[in-house]
Amino acid sequence: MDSPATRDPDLTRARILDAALALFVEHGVTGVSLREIAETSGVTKSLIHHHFGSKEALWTAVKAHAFSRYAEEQMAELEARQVPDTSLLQTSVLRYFRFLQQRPEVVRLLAWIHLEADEGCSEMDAELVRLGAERIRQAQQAGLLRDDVNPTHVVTLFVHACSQWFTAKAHHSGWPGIGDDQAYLDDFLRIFMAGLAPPEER
Amino acid sequence: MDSPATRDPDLTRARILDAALALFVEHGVTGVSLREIAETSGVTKSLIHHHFGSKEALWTAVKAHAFSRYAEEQMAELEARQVPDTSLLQTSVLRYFRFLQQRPEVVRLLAWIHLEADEGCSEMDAELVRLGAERIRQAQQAGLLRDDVNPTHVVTLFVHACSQWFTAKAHHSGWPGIGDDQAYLDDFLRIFMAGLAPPEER
DNA sequence: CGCTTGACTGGCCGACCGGTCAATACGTTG
DNA sequence: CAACGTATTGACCGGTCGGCCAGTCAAGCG
Repeated sequence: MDSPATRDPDLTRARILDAALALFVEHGVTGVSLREIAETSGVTKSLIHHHFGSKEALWTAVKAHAFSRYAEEQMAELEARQVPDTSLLQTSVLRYFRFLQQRPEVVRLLAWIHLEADEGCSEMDAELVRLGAERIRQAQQAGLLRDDVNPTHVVTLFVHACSQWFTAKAHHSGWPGIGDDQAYLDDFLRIFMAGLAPPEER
Repeated sequence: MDSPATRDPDLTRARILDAALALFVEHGVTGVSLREIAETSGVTKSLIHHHFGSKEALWTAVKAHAFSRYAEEQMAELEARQVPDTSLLQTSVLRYFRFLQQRPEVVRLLAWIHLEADEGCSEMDAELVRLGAERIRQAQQAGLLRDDVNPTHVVTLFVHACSQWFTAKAHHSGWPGIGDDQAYLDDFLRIFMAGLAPPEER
């Protein structure tokens, strides 16, 4: 609301990015006008053009900014645990689920990006997926997980099961017999972990 | 392209609905103008207002129309098989996957609906989910599936795993090590079916 | 036939869109 | 202090938006 006492282009950029992220993620790029973003962030519409050039460029900047923060947090999460053990996968799923639970804007951002079919964004988390798949592969070689499935598909599946739960939450919350976040997570983990156990344990 | 020789309001409505579905699903409601829909369907913009009242009402009609067709096809699919057996779940997953594979507009329609958080739409497939969950429950009671998981969550999980694969396809097709539709489906089914097997078989 | 109903048209409206531009205010630097 | 670069402003542009309205036209019916 209150504008900064002195000129601060970095803060201005940040305020615009924050407001744009919130609005874009809520209503989609075409559903938001630069005037709304200007009003929300407390700056002039012209100033947005000055700092970002165009609406399209602003959207690109918003995606890059939010995605890089997302990638940083997830990368830190992955690198915190170096040695694969039996509980690593379960813990990773749990943490990713909790992460999405606390950051609904990330869930919606990803959903918009998917609908855009923005192929450039796939490069942004490719490294993340590569790292996750590598952990799965290590666990497979250690005999902790079945080795007849593609590690990348395992990562993909668990990302899908978590993100889609929150993306479609308003939709399937009315389904008969559906449980809350924790109950869904528990059932998913039961099925997922049992399905990934090595053959000799089945 | 060519307009009907005589006046045919039903055909006109259908042409508008078809064009609107294609455009809405591709660019989103706010990304499409009534003028584009009018031009694509070969009618006047005023005629759209005459038949549907407003852009919002047209979108509602498009959703209801497409969704009812989707529900019909899926309901027929479910009711075709009455007796639960060991291969029913696997077959259902496979057919649902193939269904989405051949109807990309359904995938995108669902994705838009999810982003809208239109809770009214959840009623449309609640019956579908209820029926699917009932089949799972029957299989559980017959000892064909583990019974310590919520049947509705099983349905939800397999719907998520299938639909999100196609929704995010453009995004994760660039991920290192990812396979094609069939390879992903195979791996998912391996994990899913093994994870749902009753305890004594593990 | 004349009359009613509703499908259908073209034109128009005010609001709003993204983008541009000249002018201004401020901070930094020489 | 003067000069310069840039953050910032508000007015303005052509174009498009969804919606509205008066009127035309075709079909059904007594």
